[in-house]
Amino acid sequence: MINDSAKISIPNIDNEMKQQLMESGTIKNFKAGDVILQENSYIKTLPIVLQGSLKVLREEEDGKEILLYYIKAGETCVMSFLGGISNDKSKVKAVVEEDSEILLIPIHNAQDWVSKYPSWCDFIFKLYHKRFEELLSVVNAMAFQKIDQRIVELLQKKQQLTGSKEINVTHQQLADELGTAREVVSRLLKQLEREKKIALSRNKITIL
Amino acid sequence: MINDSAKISIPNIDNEMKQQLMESGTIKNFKAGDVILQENSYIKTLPIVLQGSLKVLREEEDGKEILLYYIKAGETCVMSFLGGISNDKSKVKAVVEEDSEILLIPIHNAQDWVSKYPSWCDFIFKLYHKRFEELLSVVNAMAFQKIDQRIVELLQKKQQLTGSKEINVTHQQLADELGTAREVVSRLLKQLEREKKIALSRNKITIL
DNA sequence: TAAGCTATGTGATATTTGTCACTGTTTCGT
DNA sequence: ACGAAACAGTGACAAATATCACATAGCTTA
Repeated sequence: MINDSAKISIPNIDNEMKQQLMESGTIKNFKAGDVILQENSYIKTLPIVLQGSLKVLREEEDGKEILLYYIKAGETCVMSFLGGISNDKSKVKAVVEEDSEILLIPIHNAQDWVSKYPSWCDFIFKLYHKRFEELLSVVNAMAFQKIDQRIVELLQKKQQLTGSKEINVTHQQLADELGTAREVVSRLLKQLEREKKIALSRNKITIL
Repeated sequence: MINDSAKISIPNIDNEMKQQLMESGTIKNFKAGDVILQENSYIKTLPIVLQGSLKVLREEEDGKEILLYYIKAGETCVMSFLGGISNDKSKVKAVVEEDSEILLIPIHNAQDWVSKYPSWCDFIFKLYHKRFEELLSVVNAMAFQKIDQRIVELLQKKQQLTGSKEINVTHQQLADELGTAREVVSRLLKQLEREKKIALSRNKITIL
């Protein structure tokens, strides 16, 4: 049991809290592409990423989507938390970005712990701050940047997330995350290739 | 002093907390148009709106802006709170939307109270949720809606905020809040007038 | 009262992004 | 091995929004 709780590399979470997490939660493995939270579904668990990453998106009825932020190891989905405490359906969709190991905490536990464990409360608060700033960045990019800048920044974000200059992604996936058309992405990537900023191959983009 | 704390119509804030607010804070009156928080300035106080309203915007170096959300009576600016606890400069600008009476709380008090007063912690948390959802709405509108829909929704928001069908606003102000061009707003409003959805006069829009 | 400033409306054009249609290549499944 | 599906690239065109220039009307100030 001690071995297991060592898996939890969350800053500022004390051992007692980690114990609680392990005892209350269930560890599950997911593959890239798995949808672990569907929009408009009720939230039963709070996912804490042990390894890997998730992406959180907003989608419209007609299928259009927009990326909000990524969830890395040591983080959770505050939108799930939000949905849980207001007993509402999820307003976002969470998709596994890289193969992941996730600890699923029953949502009522996550809520109860806020008043019971200061380190948990602090953890949730800090994640709220982080996500809030990330949403501000999304608003900023959409309001003030052209689509070509947004593509470049999205590639940089993916590079940071995986730590690799080789990004496994399709043009369609990038288009989905940016809320634009696949052809727009293909054209802009081709231009970036001409400018020797990236190298393209099928299902893969290499940042130079 | 008891008369004063009665001014604070914040749900779920107990009397002891209200007492603290009144003792620690300073009440000030502001006029519509006053800027009470400039982007890139350090945050010293947390503004709680007693009467009136504020609008919070993001601005770009070249002067372009975008409206994030309104702050009504009984609410505060979580971005100020965020900036205060991370000892950072403000990432937003706050402008008085309607003549307002505001209670200014020293930021260090606001921070200390989170662990000291459960009702304050709850208040801040709930406002975070609210703002988070509002930012999601902004992202949604920008990603999935055309500018004409966004103008209509902005007018509806202003109507809700003031409780009046007569909205005192210029085309330029709407353009600033939406991050678009003044001519675009004038044209769309003119069309809405032709469709008998609004009535236009200088500095005023009446929703029919 | 008149000049100056602000707000609004309009025409024309430019830019950016989106859509449609299609082709070619690569990968996957039977 | 072959056909289907997915992915990528490209041309042409459409739609939405932005920009520029300018005129007119309303309001403020001297």
